[in-house]
Amino acid sequence: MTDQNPMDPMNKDQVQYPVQNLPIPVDLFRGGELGPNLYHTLFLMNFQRNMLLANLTPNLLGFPPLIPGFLPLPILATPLLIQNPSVEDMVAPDDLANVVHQNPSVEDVPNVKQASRSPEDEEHQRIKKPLNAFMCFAKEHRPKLWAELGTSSAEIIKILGQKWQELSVEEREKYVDIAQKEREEHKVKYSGWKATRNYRSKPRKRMIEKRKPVKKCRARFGMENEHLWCIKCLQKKRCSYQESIDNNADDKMGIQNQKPKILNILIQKSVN
DNA sequence: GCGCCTTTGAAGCAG
DNA sequence: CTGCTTCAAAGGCGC
Repeated sequence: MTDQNPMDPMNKDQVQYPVQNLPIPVDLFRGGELGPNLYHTLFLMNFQRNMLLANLTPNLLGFPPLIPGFLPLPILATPLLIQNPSVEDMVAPDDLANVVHQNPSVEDVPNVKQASRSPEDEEHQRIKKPLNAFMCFAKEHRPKLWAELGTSSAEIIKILGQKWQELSVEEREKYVDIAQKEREEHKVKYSGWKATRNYRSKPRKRMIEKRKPVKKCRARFGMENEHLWCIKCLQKKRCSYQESIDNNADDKMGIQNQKPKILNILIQKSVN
């Protein structure tokens, strides 16, 4: 690299760009028209990419190119450069992230932990679920909380859960909108994809342990013991045993004493 | 290397 | 229709 290299971040003629305080050679802003933010963003993305590239292969960043025919990416990607960039012309980090998100490359498609997958399913199984509103909120606030508290992720998400509950409807709306947009884009982008494609073949042990006892007579007594079902279950409505358990949460009698009322059964049988 | 922790909400399946 | 389960995110921890 030479001292005249306009791509040299150590060049004196440069400005401090607000986004991540990246030093941008001021030469690159001269002589062009006022470009839209997108070009600016592309410029930044490519500049950052080239900076990374330079760490690996410094010669590639040289200008004029050391390899004949090679042009540094920022020149190719920014046909329009602004003359005097103002704060209004800058792209906020959030917008930058959005632009990256809108243009995912193959590398951006994440992998899903999956023990076995058939080749035909692979493409679908790599696609992750879109984030819900709370996850969008957590993603935005987690880094700050992490920096402040430095506690475990489980603790941080607990705090975020509390903060989420404290948010007003208006405050939540922002994240609900983001999540909805993501869901819609996801649907369009990956039509036919289902969240169940990412499910493990075997249920998790923790979930099995957490599973609540069966709540309906059909499951509790079986099809062959229909005479033991409560009237609500016979009518395919909400199980009355469970309703009484829910209504008497402190009742220590337990499920064993929640017997069906034979009268109800007789009434039901006579109706049928 | 994998599962768990911990939260909320969406999605999908079973009953 | 209701209830239940899984998984999105994060990173440390235990097995």
